[in-house]
Formats: sequence, C-alpha cells, structure tokens
Amino acid sequence: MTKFRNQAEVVVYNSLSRKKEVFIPINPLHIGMYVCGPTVYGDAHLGHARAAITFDLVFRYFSHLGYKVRYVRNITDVGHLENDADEGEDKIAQKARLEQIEPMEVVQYYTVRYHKNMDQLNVLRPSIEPHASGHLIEQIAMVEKILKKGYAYEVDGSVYFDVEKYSKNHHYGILSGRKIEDLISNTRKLDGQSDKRNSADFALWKKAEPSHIMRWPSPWSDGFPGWHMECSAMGCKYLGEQFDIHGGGMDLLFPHHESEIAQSTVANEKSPVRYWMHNNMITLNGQKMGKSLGNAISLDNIFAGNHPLLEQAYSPMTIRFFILQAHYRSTLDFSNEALQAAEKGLKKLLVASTTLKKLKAVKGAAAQGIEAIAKACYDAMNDDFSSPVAIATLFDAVKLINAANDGLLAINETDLHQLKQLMDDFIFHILGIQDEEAGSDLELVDGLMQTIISLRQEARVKKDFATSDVIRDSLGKLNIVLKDGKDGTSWELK
RNA sequence: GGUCUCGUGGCCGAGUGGCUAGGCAGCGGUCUGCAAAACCGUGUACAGCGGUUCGAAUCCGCUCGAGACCUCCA
Repeated sequence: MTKFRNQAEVVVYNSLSRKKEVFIPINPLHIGMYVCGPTVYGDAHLGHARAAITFDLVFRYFSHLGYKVRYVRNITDVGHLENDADEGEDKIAQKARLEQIEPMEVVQYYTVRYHKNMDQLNVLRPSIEPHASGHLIEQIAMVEKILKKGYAYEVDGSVYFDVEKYSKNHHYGILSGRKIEDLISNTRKLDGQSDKRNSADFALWKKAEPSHIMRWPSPWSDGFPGWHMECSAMGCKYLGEQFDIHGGGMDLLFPHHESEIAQSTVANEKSPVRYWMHNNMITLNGQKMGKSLGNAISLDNIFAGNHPLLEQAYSPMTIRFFILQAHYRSTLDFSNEALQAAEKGLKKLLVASTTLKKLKAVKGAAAQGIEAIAKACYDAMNDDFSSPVAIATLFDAVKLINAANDGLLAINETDLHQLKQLMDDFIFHILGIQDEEAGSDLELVDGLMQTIISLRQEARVKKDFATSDVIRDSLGKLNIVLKDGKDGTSWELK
C-alpha cells in the first residue's frame, strides 16, 4: 500500500486551464488550500455538504499521501449583499433586522449550527477558519493597495474596482471564460443610481447607509468591505501571495473568484492561485438546489426526515456516501431512490469491513489480487479525486472479503493484512466514512447477544423453532438481525 | 440573447477509440428448519441523424432535450 502512496502523482482538474494538470505544490510536501465557506445567515443544506465533503476529501487524501496541508475555510459574516451586487442589503444584517437581534448573534447561531452539521458528516475542521469581520484591517489595507496602484476609484465614500482599466493589460474573465466586451454589454442595467463607472465594476468598499448596522471606520467612510475582498485578504494573510489550491462551488466561479483573481493580481502583482477547483451543484428534479431558489433542503431536515420531499430520514453517513459516489465535478440529482440505494450500498461496505476484522488467515494461500485493488484505488484518487471509481473498486474488495468469509477463498496472513490496511485507509481515513452503528458499549451488547444466540441455538438443536423464531422476531423489533450461517449465527443492526 | 456543460440499461452513476465499471432494484440457482445475509449465474445501455475510422458511448458536424453562469447562492 505504502508503495502506491509514495508513487502517487495527483492530477487535478484546474478550472483556470479547463484541463487536468499534474499537481505540483509550490513548496514540496506543503500544500496551501483555501475554500470558500458559508455565509452564515441560514442553515446548511445539501449544497454546503457537497462543497465541504469535496474539499474534505481533498484535504484527507493529500494528508494521507503525507503532505502537510494548511486548509483555510472562511466564515462569511459581513459584506455579502442580498440582491444586486452593490445595492442590496447585507444578508447577515437583514436577518438580524428581521429577528431583532445583533448581527453577530446571527453569525454565532448559524456558525454553531454549521459546525454541528459538518461534525455529523465527519468533515474535518479546517486548519484555520477565519471570519471576514475579524479581518477588516487586512481588507482595508488591500483596498488601499489597489487604489494606490490606480485600479480602483472612490465615489462618495465607496471604492470600486476598475474592471475596464484592469482589462487593458489583464484578462478579466480568464477563469470564467468571459470576454470583457460581453460582460459590459450583457450586464443588466441596474435600477436606481449606481456610483460605478461601469456595470462590470465591483465594490471593494461600500459606504454604509445611516440605517446600516454593520459598519466599520475606513479612510473612505464608515462602511463595510465588498464581498470578494475577504477571500483575497485572508487567503493572502494565511497562505501567502500565491498558494496552491482555491476551492468552492461552481456558482462562485463568476463573479466571486474572477474578481478575487483581479484584485489579488493588482495588489500583489501575481496570480493568487495555482489550481482552482470547483465542485458542481446538487440538483433537485434537475434544477439547482439553492437558497435563493427556495428549494434547498437543510441537512437537519434530511437527518430528521421532516421535509415533504423526503420518504424517510437519511443519516449523515448516507449523505456523505451518496455525495462521494458521484464525481465532484458532475451534477448530482437528489432523489429518495438514489439515497436509499446509497444507504444500502454503504451498509454492505461497512458490514464487509466488520466481517474483515473477524476473518482468519489461511496458511500459504496465494495472493488474491489485493495489490491490484489497492493500486486501482490509488489510481482513482490520483485521477482528480475520483471517489466513485475508488468506491466501485472497494466493492471488489468486499467481494473478496465475503467470499473468504464463506470459505470460498483462502486468504493468507499477508493478504489479510493488506486488505485490512486498504479498507481502513480508504473507507475511514480517505473517504471519511464513520461506522454509525459502532457504539462504545458494543462489546457489552455483543456479549449479551452471544448469550441470546446460544440459548436460541439450543432451541434450534431441539427443533423448537417456535422458540427460536420468537427470539429472532423480538430481536427484529429492536432492529437486530440474526443471520444463521454454516459456522453459527451472527448478528447485526438493521 | 451571450458563454459553457451535460444527455449511458428500471433508478443512481463511472468510462474519451477496440478489452466485465460499480451500487440499488429484478430474474434463476446454491446455502438455510424457514428467513436474512452471502455466493454463483443473468441485461443486444450509451438522446437522434450524418461523418471520420478496420473499429465509436468515446472524435467531428447537425438536430432535439436538460441544466449552469451572465444578480445573491456551495
């Protein structure tokens, strides 16, 4: 296994080049990764889960390969406007006004809930989780830098990035594949007055209206930073002027990430990011699931099963497995049928993993292609984090395990060791699956179960099937399934 | 309207020129007191029409359909 791990050459699809590229970090053995986190004004939904799980997979895999990864994922708690990019109300402030609480109460409330959901999904906490509101100084400094270089202008206390000027010697649209002329001609004319010289320009700093509760002093006005500023400022602060990976949902590609590139390129005179990675959307009946579309199902709803579209509750690990069974760059359509299939598939995988622990090695038997399976798993992950292919390959290992358990296949000590290593590495460490059934008092329960099973076995030997069936049925009501096999009876939770 | 992506068997979902993806469901069998699980076997899938090629789901063109971005959204 180690040998595949060491040989690994990871290929990453770079949104910037629209091609797969061999991943080479700026500093050997160290990786800097920045991912756009949530704007904390509402509960996390499936889309948040997908983004978090996608980059959790990247984080886990690179860590597994031996890289030291500094993973920064921000919390947006200021500057994210509700409607038109520069005229709407701040999302946090709006929520605070509606609920008559402090904006920071909104932030705290939803941040805590976000963390809870991510923990449930077994998403590892990032190395640094900076808040936009905690980095006003850095953001203001960056705006000043851009102003000084002449790529921004101030109007009535607000500062805007001059996209037209930037386009003269840079390519605004390099990431999203847009042309500046199209952007200028296609951007919708906003109602009301705009201080911007050009509709494609975006705000670096906004002056706060008197009614606006979230405000900070700056050289230009009491106000707040533009949405794109935070990621540029915080990414630079914690990962440097240029870092390896920047991730986020595809919907952030334009204008958010495009603008980040423009700002940082001007401020630091270099492109901020080597590899841009974007996860695709989750769809519901073929349509994107999104907060603004009102069709987003919250994770709490899914875990509890209380939403009109849900036929049942789905556990966090089912959701995680469901998401990992699709490649991160494909859209993934939500349906009860698909989730139920994922639930069953996951169970099969986990049962096999438990079976594996009890498996006994047979002396001298030949290798059973375990190396090939391990190699295929690493190949899949090295190919732009293809978790669906890795999972498919793990099911090949499941076949081996079950066959060995049924005595149809002999596995020797070396094979067994390799197989255990493979399953453990991939299922639990790389894919980040947890066995939800495995409780701390499992040993006690198993002891009790062995007693019950032996009593029932006595009945069965006496052909007292009435008694044995009563035992099985009543355990069934507790969601415990008994399985009578050749070598005795085993049990598992439904 | 502009830019881009996608269309794979009952469902989900891999696969970029020739070799079984995989999961779920179904069917037949083995095992079992009966079940469950597991195992074995089982599917003329690649939106349509043309073209390139010895050979295409895979490359090219067109048609149809779906979606994303161009406003906030993971």
